[in-house]
Amino acid sequence: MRVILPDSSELELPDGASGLDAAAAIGPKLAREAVLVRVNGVVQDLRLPLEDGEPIQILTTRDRDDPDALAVLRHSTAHLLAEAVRRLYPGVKIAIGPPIANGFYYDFEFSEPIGEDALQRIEAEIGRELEEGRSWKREEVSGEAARERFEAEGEPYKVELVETAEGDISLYTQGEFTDLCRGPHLQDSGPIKAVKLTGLAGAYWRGDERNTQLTRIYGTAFYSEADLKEHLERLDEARRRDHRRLGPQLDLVHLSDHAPGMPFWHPKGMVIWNTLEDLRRSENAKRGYLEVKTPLLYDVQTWQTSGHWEKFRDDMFVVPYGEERALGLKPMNCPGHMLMFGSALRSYRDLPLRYAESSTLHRNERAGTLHGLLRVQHVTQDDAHIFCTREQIEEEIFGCLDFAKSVYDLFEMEARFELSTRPENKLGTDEEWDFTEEALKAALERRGVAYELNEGDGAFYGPKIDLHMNDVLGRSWQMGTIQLDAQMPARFGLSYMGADNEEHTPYVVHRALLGSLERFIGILIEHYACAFPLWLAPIQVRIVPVGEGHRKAAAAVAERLAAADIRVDLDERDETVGRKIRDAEVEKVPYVVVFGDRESEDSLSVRERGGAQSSPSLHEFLRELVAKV
RNA sequence: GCCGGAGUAGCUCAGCUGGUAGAGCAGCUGAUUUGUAAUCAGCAGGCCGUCGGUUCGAGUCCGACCUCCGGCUCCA
Repeated sequence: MRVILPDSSELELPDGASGLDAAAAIGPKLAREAVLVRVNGVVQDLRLPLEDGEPIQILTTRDRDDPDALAVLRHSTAHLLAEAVRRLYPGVKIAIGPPIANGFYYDFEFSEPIGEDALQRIEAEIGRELEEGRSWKREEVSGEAARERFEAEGEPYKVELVETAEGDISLYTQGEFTDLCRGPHLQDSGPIKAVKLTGLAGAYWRGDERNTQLTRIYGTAFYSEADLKEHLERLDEARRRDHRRLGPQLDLVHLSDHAPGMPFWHPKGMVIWNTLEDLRRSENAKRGYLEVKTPLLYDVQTWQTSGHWEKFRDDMFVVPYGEERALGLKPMNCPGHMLMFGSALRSYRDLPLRYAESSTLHRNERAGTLHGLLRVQHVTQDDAHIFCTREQIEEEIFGCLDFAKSVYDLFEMEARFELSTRPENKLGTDEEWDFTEEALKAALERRGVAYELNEGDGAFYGPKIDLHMNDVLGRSWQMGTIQLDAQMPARFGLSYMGADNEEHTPYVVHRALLGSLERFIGILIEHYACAFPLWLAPIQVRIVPVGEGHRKAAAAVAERLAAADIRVDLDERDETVGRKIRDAEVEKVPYVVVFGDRESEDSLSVRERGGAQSSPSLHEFLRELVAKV
């Protein structure tokens, strides 16, 4: 048989030859370094047979950045971890242990809880295994045989996995440890050069909090010590960009026990906040949104009408009101907007009607879920609700997508779009969902945005498009959302008079593009590592007088810039120029103007963030600034 | 809510087996009048997260709670 190599040449092999045979046929060195073979894009064990005519690629220890090569290394290391834990903790029950981004984990049920100091012991045990050396052997057995085997071993989780699997089952054995596993795996532990256990966490069996909570051990592995070191350094670097560190450091914002999950915005943070608000307001106006303001507190009955009370009552802040009543602090704006729409007779001529509001929402989040600015209890959304007819849906969704795209482009941000379709416990008919899902899809395709499909993840009232971004440590957060709702208007008894002289229930598009302003600024801080573009920078220009005698002239320059709406400040401290420059760099001020004997309005000394220097006249500098803002 | 960790000066951290709380930076004062990433000296700064317990004695040991960190779950 023949296989096709990456350079398109063909390799003649005996029938039934494996990836390892192919590697050996090419060269002994390749065979020694091989870890995996990719057949027609799918990776498999080196010792499994190849098929005639397939394109193959041998992955080696030198493919240290290849996602598949790393995944197999880590997956095999996860099995070593399980073996080590079983040796150290007899009676432990094992669950699952897959590779993940940047590492792997394995879930266990320990009879006694373990603490973080256990990680060192386990890591040492893995080290011993690596010294002894391990090789993996794959076998295929029937489901029944696998079940009996794991029952005999007292592994209820494995038994459960076997029971829900279909067809034959593959097992991998290394040392004294056999695991149910799809593979692929390394041939032996030789390529595993660096292992580090990175954390301990509780995790529910099958991700369901009604199930037993298992103990998850996280780790990572690399093909070299140097790669591990580089990985740890990258993590350090990422931590330095963390908005929770940079926000307070640059005096933008802080959080405090006095108001958990409710940020204190400092003057410099407010500059960014207000700049975003200005952007929101002007862009909304351009696109036909009407700004409104609705109450913060509503009678609990309102939340019962909207349906939130039933589902989210524990997550709402509620205050008593008189003897009998209670008011719920709004966790979202929609009921307010529904009530506003319903406060008058509406005609189809009024539609689409786009209400925009950015007011404070409060959500009483479960303990343990708060996270810097990315998960807060005081939430401000750039919210809007669009009331429209069935025919207008696609156009309105398109408008939202286009709007979102243009905003994220402005920040040089790439958001991932996800389309979530009908869930199991949906309201409305299948025909209805066919129509609305198609409308969203059509809008996505027309706007030309790539999107992932999230089947069954829609809201109970309609499909939605979510925008996601990652934080500096790679965690994914939902930013904007565009949701189609065919239920809430009916719950609030809303209607409009159609051209047919009949009453109709409007559709509503709920949409927030930045999402939560708090979260957006958190992501923004990390995105720019606080080196904001000029138009967002809290301080745009800092004037540094060289000596005492230059303060007056420097102040005059500052005044001229301020008069042109440039955010400028003057560093009058009794410090050296070098020190003031350094502080401005640390604060990420975009421009520093040093003013001393050598400068005049005809020739300033301008230093850009990073060090580039130039000597424009005040007039030229101002023109440049205004153009960039 | 759950699992594992942590809370010491404004910030970053040290403080061993229980015995009077420490550094650097920032701050303040003074000297210096500065030329593109840290001038020098002095001073001040603490309910050791909160509450309770053990002890002659608790930052240190134990318990509860609060907040934060890494995860799980949840996220209208």
